[in-house]
Amino acid sequence: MSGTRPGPDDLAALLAGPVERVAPLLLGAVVSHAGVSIRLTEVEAYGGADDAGSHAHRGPTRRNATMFGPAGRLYVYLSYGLHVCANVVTGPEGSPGAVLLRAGEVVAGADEARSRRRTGVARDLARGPGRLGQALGLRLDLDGTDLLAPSTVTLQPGELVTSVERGPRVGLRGDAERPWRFWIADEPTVSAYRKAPPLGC
DNA sequence: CGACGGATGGGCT
DNA sequence: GCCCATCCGTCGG
Repeated sequence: MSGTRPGPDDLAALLAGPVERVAPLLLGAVVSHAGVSIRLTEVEAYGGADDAGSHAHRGPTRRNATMFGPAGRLYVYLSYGLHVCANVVTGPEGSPGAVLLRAGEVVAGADEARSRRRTGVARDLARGPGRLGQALGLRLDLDGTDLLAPSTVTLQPGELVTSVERGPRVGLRGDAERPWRFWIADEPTVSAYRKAPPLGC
């Protein structure tokens, strides 16, 4: 009982659980890199072999290796050849799980974030996983960064968020659909939900 | 505004 | 080759 403020040890304990329990607990947490800090307002949970929507669905590969590692690592991947997206790995080593950082509010370094983004609209600086990665200046070589040790990327737990809403994940269809998207209610920075395209048969 | 499609490159059937 | 855990500019109502 050394204090009321969450520290690194609490973060390790927080990330130890099953990914669908951890994900909503990361809402309100603050991610920082290269002069920009973002308070998370929207996240999604991704599991292992049983989750058809997860990169880890078909077992370990070079790209998704970080998802199979210990909790607290940053899993960074390239989306659509253009966008750098980031996840926080959860659960025990060997059982893949990660929380995709979908959107947030820039709480520090707004000028820096604006210089990296095309838009100047504050609300849109990190409204979407690709935008969030761009605002933070994330790069693929940051994949595997240990957030539980001193590093250029940091994650600090926020205060407990009371009004959490949940719904289906974005951009997936069919068997991949799960209500594993979580966001803070009434937050303008939550990314716009786009329905999955219909199957053309 | 909502809908639509092009950009763009790595991963994997 | 085809499929994306997306973004943004453009076009029509």
